[in-house]
Amino acid sequence: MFTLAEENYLKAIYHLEKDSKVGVSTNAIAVKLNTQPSSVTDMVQKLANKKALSYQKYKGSLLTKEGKKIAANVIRKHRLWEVFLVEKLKFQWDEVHEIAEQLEHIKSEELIKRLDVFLDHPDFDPHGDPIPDENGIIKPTEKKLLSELQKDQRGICVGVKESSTQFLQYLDTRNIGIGTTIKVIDKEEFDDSMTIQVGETKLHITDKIANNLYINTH
Amino acid sequence: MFTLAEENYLKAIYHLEKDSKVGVSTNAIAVKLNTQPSSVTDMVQKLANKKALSYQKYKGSLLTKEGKKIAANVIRKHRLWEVFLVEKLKFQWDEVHEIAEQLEHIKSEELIKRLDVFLDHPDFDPHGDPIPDENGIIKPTEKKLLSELQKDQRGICVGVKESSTQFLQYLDTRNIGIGTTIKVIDKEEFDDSMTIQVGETKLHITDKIANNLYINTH
DNA sequence: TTATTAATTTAGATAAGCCTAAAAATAAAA
DNA sequence: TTTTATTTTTAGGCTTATCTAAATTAATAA
Repeated sequence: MFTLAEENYLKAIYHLEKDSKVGVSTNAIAVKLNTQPSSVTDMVQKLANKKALSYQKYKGSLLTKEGKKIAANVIRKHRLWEVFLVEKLKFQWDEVHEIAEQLEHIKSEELIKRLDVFLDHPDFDPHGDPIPDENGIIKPTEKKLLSELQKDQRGICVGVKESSTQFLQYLDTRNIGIGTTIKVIDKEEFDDSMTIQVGETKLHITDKIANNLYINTH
Repeated sequence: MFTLAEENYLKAIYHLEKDSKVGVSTNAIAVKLNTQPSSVTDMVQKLANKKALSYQKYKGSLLTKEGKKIAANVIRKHRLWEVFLVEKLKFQWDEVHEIAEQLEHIKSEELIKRLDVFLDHPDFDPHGDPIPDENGIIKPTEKKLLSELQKDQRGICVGVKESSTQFLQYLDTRNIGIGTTIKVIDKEEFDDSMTIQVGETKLHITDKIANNLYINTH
Protein backbone atom coordinates (compact mmCIF):
# COMPACT_ATOMS: atom_id res chain seq x y z
CA MET A 1 0.00 0.00 0.00
CA PHE A 2 1.11 3.49 -0.80
CA THR A 3 0.27 6.61 1.15
CA LEU A 4 -1.20 9.74 -0.35
CA ALA A 5 2.20 11.46 -0.32
CA GLU A 6 3.88 8.47 -1.94
CA GLU A 7 1.25 8.35 -4.66
CA ASN A 8 1.86 12.00 -5.41
CA TYR A 9 5.59 11.42 -5.75
CA LEU A 10 5.05 8.48 -8.10
CA LYS A 11 2.65 10.50 -10.21
CA ALA A 12 5.08 13.42 -10.44
CA ILE A 13 7.98 11.19 -11.43
CA TYR A 14 5.79 9.42 -13.98
CA HIS A 15 5.04 12.73 -15.65
CA LEU A 16 8.67 13.85 -15.51
CA GLU A 17 10.04 10.63 -17.01
CA LYS A 18 8.25 11.36 -20.27
CA ASP A 19 10.46 14.32 -21.06
CA SER A 20 13.74 12.55 -20.29
CA LYS A 21 15.03 9.04 -20.77
CA VAL A 22 17.62 9.43 -17.99
CA GLY A 23 16.96 9.44 -14.26
CA VAL A 24 14.59 12.10 -13.03
CA SER A 25 16.54 14.62 -10.99
CA THR A 26 15.79 15.26 -7.34
CA ASN A 27 15.48 18.95 -8.05
CA ALA A 28 12.96 18.46 -10.83
CA ILE A 29 10.74 16.46 -8.48
CA ALA A 30 11.09 19.11 -5.80
CA VAL A 31 10.04 21.84 -8.22
CA LYS A 32 7.09 19.81 -9.47
CA LEU A 33 5.85 19.03 -5.99
CA ASN A 34 6.74 22.36 -4.45
CA THR A 35 8.90 20.84 -1.76
CA GLN A 36 12.54 20.98 -0.75
CA PRO A 37 15.07 18.73 -2.47
CA SER A 38 15.99 17.23 0.88
CA SER A 39 12.42 16.05 1.34
CA VAL A 40 12.57 14.44 -2.07
CA THR A 41 15.77 12.58 -1.22
CA ASP A 42 14.08 11.15 1.86
CA MET A 43 11.05 10.05 -0.07
CA VAL A 44 12.75 8.52 -3.10
CA GLN A 45 14.92 6.47 -0.78
CA LYS A 46 11.79 5.20 0.88
CA LEU A 47 10.14 4.47 -2.46
CA ALA A 48 13.28 2.68 -3.64
CA ASN A 49 13.04 0.42 -0.58
CA LYS A 50 9.46 -0.31 -1.53
CA LYS A 51 10.60 -1.26 -5.04
CA ALA A 52 8.51 1.45 -6.66
CA LEU A 53 11.55 3.05 -8.24
CA SER A 54 15.29 2.66 -8.68
CA TYR A 55 17.46 5.32 -7.17
CA GLN A 56 21.17 5.98 -7.22
CA LYS A 57 22.72 8.77 -5.23
CA TYR A 58 23.26 11.83 -7.40
CA LYS A 59 21.88 9.96 -10.42
CA GLY A 60 18.15 10.53 -9.97
CA SER A 61 15.19 8.15 -9.97
CA LEU A 62 13.40 5.92 -12.45
CA LEU A 63 10.11 4.15 -11.82
CA THR A 64 10.02 0.37 -11.80
CA LYS A 65 7.30 -1.49 -13.64
CA GLU A 66 5.41 -1.61 -10.37
CA GLY A 67 5.89 2.09 -9.74
CA LYS A 68 4.67 2.95 -13.22
CA LYS A 69 1.57 0.88 -12.74
CA ILE A 70 0.69 2.61 -9.52
CA ALA A 71 1.30 6.04 -11.00
CA ALA A 72 -0.76 5.25 -14.09
CA ASN A 73 -3.59 4.05 -11.88
CA VAL A 74 -3.60 7.28 -9.91
CA ILE A 75 -3.67 9.21 -13.18
CA ARG A 76 -6.48 6.99 -14.41
CA LYS A 77 -8.51 7.79 -11.33
CA HIS A 78 -7.74 11.49 -11.60
CA ARG A 79 -8.92 11.67 -15.18
CA LEU A 80 -12.01 9.56 -14.68
CA TRP A 81 -13.07 11.80 -11.81
CA GLU A 82 -12.49 14.83 -14.01
CA VAL A 83 -14.83 13.37 -16.60
CA PHE A 84 -17.40 12.80 -13.88
CA LEU A 85 -17.10 16.34 -12.59
CA VAL A 86 -17.53 17.88 -16.03
CA GLU A 87 -20.01 15.50 -17.63
CA LYS A 88 -22.23 14.78 -14.68
CA LEU A 89 -21.78 17.64 -12.24
CA LYS A 90 -21.43 20.27 -14.98
CA PHE A 91 -18.21 21.83 -13.79
CA GLN A 92 -16.13 23.75 -16.33
CA TRP A 93 -13.11 21.81 -17.56
CA ASP A 94 -10.76 24.31 -15.91
CA GLU A 95 -12.38 24.03 -12.46
CA VAL A 96 -11.89 20.36 -11.78
CA HIS A 97 -8.19 19.78 -11.28
CA GLU A 98 -8.00 20.60 -7.60
CA ILE A 99 -10.96 18.41 -6.69
CA ALA A 100 -9.65 15.53 -8.79
CA GLU A 101 -6.33 15.85 -6.96
CA GLN A 102 -8.20 14.78 -3.86
CA LEU A 103 -10.51 12.20 -5.42
CA GLU A 104 -7.64 10.38 -7.13
CA HIS A 105 -6.52 9.02 -3.77
CA ILE A 106 -9.77 7.32 -2.81
CA LYS A 107 -8.99 3.67 -2.35
CA SER A 108 -11.40 1.21 -3.96
CA GLU A 109 -10.81 -0.77 -7.12
CA GLU A 110 -14.50 -1.51 -7.38
CA LEU A 111 -15.37 2.18 -7.21
CA ILE A 112 -13.21 3.03 -10.19
CA LYS A 113 -14.45 0.04 -12.14
CA ARG A 114 -18.03 1.19 -11.65
CA LEU A 115 -17.24 4.84 -12.26
CA ASP A 116 -15.68 3.85 -15.57
CA VAL A 117 -18.84 1.97 -16.53
CA PHE A 118 -21.06 4.83 -15.35
CA LEU A 119 -19.12 7.26 -17.55
CA ASP A 120 -19.28 4.81 -20.47
CA HIS A 121 -15.54 4.05 -20.63
CA PRO A 122 -14.25 7.45 -21.65
CA ASP A 123 -10.93 7.56 -23.53
CA PHE A 124 -10.01 11.15 -22.70
CA ASP A 125 -10.43 13.53 -19.82
CA PRO A 126 -11.95 17.00 -20.22
CA HIS A 127 -8.52 18.46 -21.03
CA GLY A 128 -8.11 16.01 -23.87
CA ASP A 129 -5.56 13.85 -22.05
CA PRO A 130 -5.87 10.10 -22.52
CA ILE A 131 -7.13 7.90 -19.66
CA PRO A 132 -4.93 4.85 -18.92
CA ASP A 133 -6.75 1.50 -18.87
CA GLU A 134 -6.98 -0.83 -15.82
CA ASN A 135 -3.47 -2.08 -16.56
CA GLY A 136 -2.00 1.38 -16.81
CA ILE A 137 -1.69 1.21 -20.59
CA ILE A 138 -2.23 4.44 -22.48
CA LYS A 139 -3.18 3.78 -26.07
CA PRO A 140 -0.92 5.92 -28.23
CA THR A 141 -2.87 8.95 -29.37
CA GLU A 142 -2.48 11.04 -32.44
CA LYS A 143 -3.12 14.74 -32.60
CA LYS A 144 -4.69 15.49 -35.95
CA LEU A 145 -6.61 18.27 -37.58
CA LEU A 146 -10.32 17.60 -37.61
CA SER A 147 -10.14 17.67 -41.42
CA GLU A 148 -7.88 14.59 -41.37
CA LEU A 149 -10.45 12.39 -39.61
CA GLN A 150 -12.31 9.73 -41.56
CA LYS A 151 -16.04 9.25 -41.60
CA ASP A 152 -17.33 7.71 -38.34
CA GLN A 153 -14.06 8.44 -36.57
CA ARG A 154 -14.27 10.25 -33.27
CA GLY A 155 -11.88 12.16 -31.09
CA ILE A 156 -11.62 14.87 -28.54
CA CYS A 157 -10.90 18.52 -29.16
CA VAL A 158 -7.56 19.46 -27.61
CA GLY A 159 -6.79 22.83 -29.15
CA VAL A 160 -7.05 25.26 -32.03
CA LYS A 161 -4.59 26.18 -34.78
CA GLU A 162 -5.93 29.66 -35.30
CA SER A 163 -7.05 31.48 -32.17
CA SER A 164 -8.76 34.60 -33.40
CA THR A 165 -11.59 35.93 -31.27
CA GLN A 166 -13.96 35.37 -34.14
CA PHE A 167 -13.06 31.71 -34.44
CA LEU A 168 -13.21 31.12 -30.70
CA GLN A 169 -16.62 32.74 -30.58
CA TYR A 170 -17.77 30.56 -33.44
CA LEU A 171 -16.74 27.51 -31.43
CA ASP A 172 -18.25 28.84 -28.23
CA THR A 173 -21.72 29.37 -29.67
CA ARG A 174 -21.61 25.82 -30.99
CA ASN A 175 -20.56 24.35 -27.65
CA ILE A 176 -17.17 23.24 -28.89
CA GLY A 177 -14.29 23.59 -26.46
CA ILE A 178 -11.33 21.74 -25.04
CA GLY A 179 -12.50 18.25 -24.12
CA THR A 180 -15.49 18.20 -26.42
CA THR A 181 -15.97 14.86 -28.14
CA ILE A 182 -16.50 15.23 -31.87
CA LYS A 183 -17.59 12.52 -34.26
CA VAL A 184 -17.45 12.76 -38.03
CA ILE A 185 -20.88 11.86 -39.40
CA ASP A 186 -20.20 12.56 -43.04
CA LYS A 187 -17.59 14.11 -45.35
CA GLU A 188 -18.30 15.91 -48.59
CA GLU A 189 -15.52 15.30 -51.12
CA PHE A 190 -16.57 18.16 -53.33
CA ASP A 191 -15.94 21.08 -50.96
CA ASP A 192 -14.24 19.29 -48.02
CA SER A 193 -17.05 20.28 -45.69
CA MET A 194 -18.22 17.79 -43.08
CA THR A 195 -21.09 16.98 -40.80
CA ILE A 196 -20.05 16.37 -37.23
CA GLN A 197 -21.77 15.36 -34.04
CA VAL A 198 -21.22 17.49 -30.93
CA GLY A 199 -23.09 16.18 -27.96
CA GLU A 200 -26.64 15.56 -29.09
CA THR A 201 -26.58 17.94 -32.03
CA LYS A 202 -25.34 17.53 -35.59
CA LEU A 203 -23.45 20.36 -37.22
CA HIS A 204 -22.29 21.13 -40.74
CA ILE A 205 -18.92 22.83 -40.92
CA THR A 206 -16.69 24.17 -43.70
CA ASP A 207 -13.14 23.05 -44.44
CA LYS A 208 -11.85 26.24 -42.86
CA ILE A 209 -13.21 25.19 -39.48
CA ALA A 210 -12.07 21.58 -39.89
CA ASN A 211 -8.56 22.76 -40.72
CA ASN A 212 -8.20 24.75 -37.52
CA LEU A 213 -9.28 22.28 -34.85
CA TYR A 214 -6.85 19.83 -33.25
CA ILE A 215 -8.35 16.47 -32.34
CA ASN A 216 -6.91 13.64 -30.26
CA THR A 217 -7.68 10.15 -31.56
CA HIS A 218 -6.61 6.63 -30.76
CA MET B 1 -9.77 24.23 8.70
CA PHE B 2 -9.97 20.82 10.22
CA THR B 3 -7.82 17.83 9.41
CA LEU B 4 -9.16 14.44 8.45
CA ALA B 5 -8.49 13.10 11.94
CA GLU B 6 -10.17 16.08 13.56
CA GLU B 7 -13.24 15.65 11.36
CA ASN B 8 -13.48 12.02 12.39
CA TYR B 9 -13.36 12.95 16.07
CA LEU B 10 -16.08 15.58 15.62
CA LYS B 11 -18.25 13.13 13.75
CA ALA B 12 -17.82 10.46 16.41
CA ILE B 13 -18.64 12.87 19.23
CA TYR B 14 -21.66 14.14 17.29
CA HIS B 15 -23.05 10.63 17.08
CA LEU B 16 -22.28 9.92 20.75
CA GLU B 17 -23.91 13.09 22.04
CA LYS B 18 -27.29 11.88 20.83
CA ASP B 19 -27.45 9.10 23.38
CA SER B 20 -26.46 11.27 26.34
CA LYS B 21 -27.10 14.83 27.35
CA VAL B 22 -23.97 14.96 29.54
CA GLY B 23 -20.39 15.26 28.36
CA VAL B 24 -19.20 12.49 26.07
CA SER B 25 -16.65 10.40 27.93
CA THR B 26 -13.10 10.06 26.71
CA ASN B 27 -13.42 6.30 26.82
CA ALA B 28 -16.57 6.26 24.72
CA ILE B 29 -14.80 8.23 22.00
CA ALA B 30 -11.79 5.92 22.19
CA VAL B 31 -14.02 2.88 21.74
CA LYS B 32 -15.89 4.45 18.84
CA LEU B 33 -12.70 5.43 17.01
CA ASN B 34 -10.71 2.38 17.98
CA THR B 35 -7.92 4.36 19.58
CA GLN B 36 -6.40 4.70 23.04
CA PRO B 37 -8.02 7.02 25.59
CA SER B 38 -4.77 8.95 25.87
CA SER B 39 -4.94 9.79 22.18
CA VAL B 40 -8.46 11.06 22.69
CA THR B 41 -7.39 13.31 25.55
CA ASP B 42 -4.76 14.88 23.31
CA MET B 43 -7.20 15.45 20.51
CA VAL B 44 -10.12 16.83 22.49
CA GLN B 45 -7.75 19.31 24.11
CA LYS B 46 -6.69 20.42 20.65
CA LEU B 47 -10.29 20.64 19.46
CA ALA B 48 -11.20 22.61 22.58
CA ASN B 49 -8.49 25.14 21.69
CA LYS B 50 -10.01 25.40 18.25
CA LYS B 51 -13.41 26.10 19.80
CA ALA B 52 -14.98 23.04 18.22
CA LEU B 53 -15.93 21.62 21.59
CA SER B 54 -15.89 22.34 25.28
CA TYR B 55 -13.82 20.09 27.44
CA GLN B 56 -13.26 19.80 31.15
CA LYS B 57 -10.76 17.40 32.62
CA TYR B 58 -12.47 14.22 33.74
CA LYS B 59 -15.84 15.62 32.69
CA GLY B 60 -15.88 14.73 29.01
CA SER B 61 -16.56 16.76 25.87
CA LEU B 62 -19.50 18.55 24.28
CA LEU B 63 -19.51 20.02 20.78
CA THR B 64 -19.94 23.76 20.37
CA LYS B 65 -22.34 25.15 17.79
CA GLU B 66 -19.38 25.40 15.43
CA GLY B 67 -18.29 21.83 16.14
CA LYS B 68 -21.79 20.52 15.53
CA LYS B 69 -21.96 22.31 12.22
CA ILE B 70 -18.72 20.80 11.03
CA ALA B 71 -19.72 17.33 12.15
CA ALA B 72 -23.13 17.61 10.49
CA ASN B 73 -21.47 18.73 7.28
CA VAL B 74 -19.19 15.71 7.26
CA ILE B 75 -22.20 13.49 7.84
CA ARG B 76 -24.05 15.28 5.05
CA LYS B 77 -21.20 14.57 2.66
CA HIS B 78 -20.97 10.96 3.80
CA ARG B 79 -24.65 10.32 3.19
CA LEU B 80 -24.81 12.15 -0.13
CA TRP B 81 -21.90 10.09 -1.40
CA GLU B 82 -23.66 6.94 -0.23
CA VAL B 83 -26.69 7.90 -2.28
CA PHE B 84 -24.43 8.45 -5.27
CA LEU B 85 -22.74 5.09 -4.85
CA VAL B 86 -26.02 3.20 -4.62
CA GLU B 87 -28.21 5.16 -7.04
CA LYS B 88 -25.67 5.90 -9.73
CA LEU B 89 -22.91 3.33 -9.40
CA LYS B 90 -25.29 0.51 -8.40
CA PHE B 91 -23.51 -0.57 -5.26
CA GLN B 92 -25.51 -2.48 -2.67
CA TRP B 93 -26.50 -0.36 0.32
CA ASP B 94 -24.30 -2.44 2.60
CA GLU B 95 -21.15 -2.02 0.48
CA VAL B 96 -20.80 1.72 0.52
CA HIS B 97 -19.86 2.73 4.05
CA GLU B 98 -16.11 2.29 3.75
CA ILE B 99 -15.86 4.22 0.51
CA ALA B 100 -18.05 7.02 1.85
CA GLU B 101 -15.76 7.22 4.87
CA GLN B 102 -13.07 8.38 2.47
CA LEU B 103 -15.21 10.54 0.21
CA GLU B 104 -16.68 12.48 3.13
CA HIS B 105 -13.36 14.26 3.61
CA ILE B 106 -13.04 15.68 0.09
CA LYS B 107 -12.87 19.43 0.47
CA SER B 108 -15.05 21.46 -1.88
CA GLU B 109 -18.29 23.18 -1.00
CA GLU B 110 -19.13 23.51 -4.67
CA LEU B 111 -18.69 19.78 -5.22
CA ILE B 112 -21.25 18.90 -2.57
CA LYS B 113 -23.65 21.54 -3.78
CA ARG B 114 -23.54 20.08 -7.27
CA LEU B 115 -23.64 16.50 -6.07
CA ASP B 116 -26.80 17.33 -4.12
CA VAL B 117 -28.38 18.77 -7.27
CA PHE B 118 -27.21 15.82 -9.37
CA LEU B 119 -28.85 13.42 -6.93
CA ASP B 120 -32.01 15.55 -6.86
CA HIS B 121 -31.73 16.68 -3.24
CA PRO B 122 -32.21 13.35 -1.50
CA ASP B 123 -33.59 13.42 2.06
CA PHE B 124 -32.27 10.04 3.16
CA ASP B 125 -29.22 7.91 2.55
CA PRO B 126 -29.47 4.27 1.42
CA HIS B 127 -29.65 3.10 5.03
CA GLY B 128 -32.67 5.31 5.64
CA ASP B 129 -30.72 7.87 7.68
CA PRO B 130 -31.64 11.52 7.12
CA ILE B 131 -29.22 13.83 5.27
CA PRO B 132 -28.51 17.13 7.06
CA ASP B 133 -29.06 20.27 4.95
CA GLU B 134 -26.34 22.83 4.07
CA ASN B 135 -26.70 24.37 7.54
CA GLY B 136 -26.39 21.07 9.31
CA ILE B 137 -30.07 20.91 10.17
CA ILE B 138 -31.69 17.49 10.19
CA LYS B 139 -35.43 17.74 9.74
CA PRO B 140 -37.04 15.63 12.43
CA THR B 141 -38.13 12.34 10.93
CA GLU B 142 -40.91 10.04 11.88
CA LYS B 143 -40.82 6.30 11.60
CA LYS B 144 -44.24 5.12 10.51
CA LEU B 145 -45.83 2.05 9.06
CA LEU B 146 -46.38 2.39 5.34
CA SER B 147 -50.11 2.02 6.01
CA GLU B 148 -50.07 5.27 8.01
CA LEU B 149 -48.87 7.39 5.07
CA GLN B 150 -51.29 9.68 3.28
CA LYS B 151 -51.84 9.82 -0.46
CA ASP B 152 -48.91 11.50 -2.26
CA GLN B 153 -46.68 11.24 0.81
CA ARG B 154 -43.28 9.70 0.30
CA GLY B 155 -40.64 8.19 2.54
CA ILE B 156 -37.83 5.74 2.68
CA CYS B 157 -38.00 2.14 3.75
CA VAL B 158 -35.98 1.64 6.93
CA GLY B 159 -37.08 -1.75 8.14
CA VAL B 160 -39.74 -4.44 8.47
CA LYS B 161 -42.05 -5.36 11.33
CA GLU B 162 -42.39 -8.98 10.35
CA SER B 163 -39.26 -10.62 8.98
CA SER B 164 -40.38 -13.99 7.69
CA THR B 165 -38.50 -15.37 4.72
CA GLN B 166 -41.67 -15.28 2.71
CA PHE B 167 -42.21 -11.59 3.35
CA LEU B 168 -38.59 -10.69 2.66
CA GLN B 169 -38.74 -12.61 -0.60
CA TYR B 170 -41.92 -10.80 -1.53
CA LEU B 171 -40.10 -7.49 -1.02
CA ASP B 172 -37.00 -8.66 -2.82
CA THR B 173 -38.78 -9.64 -6.03
CA ARG B 174 -40.42 -6.22 -6.04
CA ASN B 175 -37.14 -4.38 -5.52
CA ILE B 176 -38.06 -3.09 -2.10
CA GLY B 177 -35.27 -2.97 0.45
CA ILE B 178 -33.67 -0.74 3.04
CA GLY B 179 -33.27 2.68 1.49
CA THR B 180 -35.90 2.27 -1.17
CA THR B 181 -37.98 5.39 -1.68
CA ILE B 182 -41.69 4.67 -1.68
CA LYS B 183 -44.45 7.06 -2.67
CA VAL B 184 -48.15 6.50 -2.02
CA ILE B 185 -50.00 6.99 -5.30
CA ASP B 186 -53.45 6.03 -4.10
CA LYS B 187 -55.26 4.53 -1.13
CA GLU B 188 -58.38 2.40 -1.26
CA GLU B 189 -60.60 3.03 1.77
CA PHE B 190 -62.63 -0.09 1.25
CA ASP B 191 -59.92 -2.71 1.79
CA ASP B 192 -56.99 -0.54 2.96
CA SER B 193 -54.93 -1.57 -0.05
CA MET B 194 -52.75 1.03 -1.73
CA THR B 195 -50.91 1.77 -4.94
CA ILE B 196 -47.31 2.78 -4.42
CA GLN B 197 -44.47 3.88 -6.61
CA VAL B 198 -41.13 2.08 -6.30
CA GLY B 199 -38.53 3.48 -8.65
CA GLU B 200 -40.14 3.64 -12.06
CA THR B 201 -42.83 1.06 -11.41
CA LYS B 202 -46.23 1.28 -9.75
CA LEU B 203 -47.35 -1.49 -7.46
CA HIS B 204 -50.61 -2.46 -5.80
CA ILE B 205 -50.21 -3.85 -2.30
CA THR B 206 -52.55 -5.22 0.35
CA ASP B 207 -52.96 -3.86 3.87
CA LYS B 208 -50.93 -6.78 5.19
CA ILE B 209 -47.87 -5.57 3.33
CA ALA B 210 -48.47 -1.92 4.24
CA ASN B 211 -48.75 -2.85 7.90
CA ASN B 212 -45.36 -4.51 8.01
CA LEU B 213 -43.08 -1.92 6.38
CA TYR B 214 -41.44 0.85 8.38
CA ILE B 215 -41.04 4.13 6.52
CA ASN B 216 -39.06 7.25 7.43
CA THR B 217 -40.79 10.51 6.56
CA HIS B 218 -40.21 14.17 7.23
C1' DT C 1 -15.31 6.38 55.33
C1' DT C 2 -11.73 4.04 53.59
C1' DA C 3 -10.02 0.76 50.18
C1' DT C 4 -10.31 -0.80 45.74
C1' DT C 5 -11.38 -0.45 40.99
C1' DA C 6 -12.10 2.06 36.87
C1' DA C 7 -11.49 6.09 34.06
C1' DT C 8 -8.66 9.71 32.69
C1' DT C 9 -4.62 12.35 32.13
C1' DT C 10 0.37 13.14 31.81
C1' DA C 11 4.92 11.99 30.24
C1' DG C 12 7.77 10.28 27.02
C1' DA C 13 8.34 7.71 22.36
C1' DT C 14 7.55 6.72 17.55
C1' DA C 15 6.61 7.16 12.41
C1' DA C 16 5.46 10.03 8.46
C1' DG C 17 6.43 13.89 6.00
C1' DC C 18 8.08 17.95 5.95
C1' DC C 19 11.76 21.82 6.99
C1' DT C 20 16.65 24.50 7.40
C1' DA C 21 21.49 24.57 7.43
C1' DA C 22 25.72 22.44 6.48
C1' DA C 23 28.48 19.05 4.03
C1' DA C 24 29.57 16.46 -0.02
C1' DA C 25 29.47 15.37 -4.85
C1' DT C 26 28.91 16.66 -9.55
C1' DA C 27 28.87 19.90 -13.38
C1' DA C 28 30.38 24.14 -15.59
C1' DA C 29 33.63 27.82 -16.37
C1' DA C 30 38.05 29.87 -16.39
C1' DT D 1 42.89 21.19 -14.84
C1' DT D 2 41.71 23.89 -11.24
C1' DT D 3 38.21 26.88 -9.46
C1' DT D 4 33.51 28.10 -8.98
C1' DA D 5 28.76 27.22 -9.09
C1' DT D 6 25.08 24.02 -8.81
C1' DT D 7 22.93 19.96 -7.30
C1' DT D 8 22.19 16.58 -4.01
C1' DT D 9 22.61 14.48 0.32
C1' DT D 10 23.09 14.31 5.34
C1' DA D 11 22.12 15.80 9.94
C1' DG D 12 19.17 17.51 13.11
C1' DG D 13 14.40 19.54 14.09
C1' DC D 14 9.38 20.22 13.93
C1' DT D 15 4.33 18.87 13.76
C1' DT D 16 0.56 15.61 13.63
C1' DA D 17 -1.43 11.74 15.29
C1' DT D 18 -0.56 7.88 17.28
C1' DC D 19 1.17 4.64 21.13
C1' DT D 20 2.64 2.58 26.07
C1' DA D 21 3.42 3.09 30.83
C1' DA D 22 2.92 5.57 34.91
C1' DA D 23 0.46 8.86 37.70
C1' DT D 24 -3.71 10.96 39.07
C1' DT D 25 -8.62 11.57 39.80
C1' DA D 26 -13.22 9.84 40.18
C1' DA D 27 -16.44 6.19 41.16
C1' DT D 28 -17.70 2.01 43.66
C1' DA D 29 -17.79 -1.34 47.28
C1' DA D 30 -16.72 -2.93 51.73
